[in-house]
Amino acid sequence: MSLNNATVSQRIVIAVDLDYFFAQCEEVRRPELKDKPVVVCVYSGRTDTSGAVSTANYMARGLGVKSGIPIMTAKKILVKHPEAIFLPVDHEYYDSVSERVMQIVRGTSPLFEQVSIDEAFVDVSSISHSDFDLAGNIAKNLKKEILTEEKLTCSIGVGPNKLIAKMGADYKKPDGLTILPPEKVNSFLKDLPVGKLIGIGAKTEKKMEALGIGTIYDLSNFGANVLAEHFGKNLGPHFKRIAQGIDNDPVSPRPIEQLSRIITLKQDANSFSFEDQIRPLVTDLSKRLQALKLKAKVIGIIAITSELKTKNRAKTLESSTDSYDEILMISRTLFHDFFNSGQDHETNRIRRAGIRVSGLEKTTEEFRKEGVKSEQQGTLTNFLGA
DNA sequence: AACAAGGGTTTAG
DNA sequence: TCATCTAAACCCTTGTT
Repeated sequence: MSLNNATVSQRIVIAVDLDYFFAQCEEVRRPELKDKPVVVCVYSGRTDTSGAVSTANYMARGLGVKSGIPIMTAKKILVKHPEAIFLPVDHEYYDSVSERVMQIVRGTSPLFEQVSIDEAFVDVSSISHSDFDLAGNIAKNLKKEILTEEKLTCSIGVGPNKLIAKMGADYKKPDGLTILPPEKVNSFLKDLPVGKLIGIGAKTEKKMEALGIGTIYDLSNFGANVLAEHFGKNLGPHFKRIAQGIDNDPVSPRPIEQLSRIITLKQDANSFSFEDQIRPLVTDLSKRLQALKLKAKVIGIIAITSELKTKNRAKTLESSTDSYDEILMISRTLFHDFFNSGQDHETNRIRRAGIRVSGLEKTTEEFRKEGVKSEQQGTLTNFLGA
């Protein structure tokens, strides 16, 4: 057993973050794009320029084009750069590239967790013998392999946990490598603004500023109970821990918790007049559920109003489903109720509409056996209770 | 007190 | 002036056991 060891083995995690992923994928298949601003866009289809920027390459970023801004704004910024390239997102292509890259990353060690299409963690404690120099070499080799196999650069952070590894990966990009052994963590964190911590965004940063918290060091010294008052009993203490560089979250794959699809409507609506537009979403969700061998216990709708406020309605089912017909029926009812439940009809026009399924349960053989067991138990309980 | 259900907010990429 | 899409984690309220 590891109890023989005098000291508990030092954990080492690497975070891999593919640089400006969608735009870099486009550069890979069209190398002539490399010396031009490249802007990958999600077109909503309302007008020929409506939509938002998904990702831009570093040349476009240098000129002020950031993720999330309206496409029209990006066009204005780049008006003096007629060589700039605007492309629609091509998810199928990025998925296929991502799949191959993730296969390479997984090759480092099976202690692997993919966080998104372009990010993953690997726990290299064992294969590096808890040696940060060795872990740094593993990271270098991984960067080299991703570059030679797929012509892609990435940024990597090496740290004692996922939080520090991720912050290391963010620290220098693109094509960065930041190694943060435990003895360097405090000086690395100390003077950074709290907003640099993973999980602290604009809103939280503002609230913290009002409390006199500016740097991560300020936060690490702040009273946990006061933080709990302002941010909640879990989140408050969590913020204090991450400010101290503490993160015990293991590198381990997460089960899928929810699936959703949302679209921008052709025009704003104040009644359920857009069933034609949501049917394809339901088709997609039911197919994905079936492909994943999952069924959903909860069906929900998402409505984003003309004022861009998000509204949700959901129904928990008696028994879980992956059926197109059932998901469509429930969605129809939820949308009808949404529009008919006495809102001030004028403010309740919606711009975007979507479907979400959650409460996902496996439908594999062994799980079905478990399910039957607990169902029988439930029946017995009901019988005894009655 | 513990838990489920439903809805909102924030974050991240 | 224009404002995408997907997913997770957490918060709060209400109602039940």
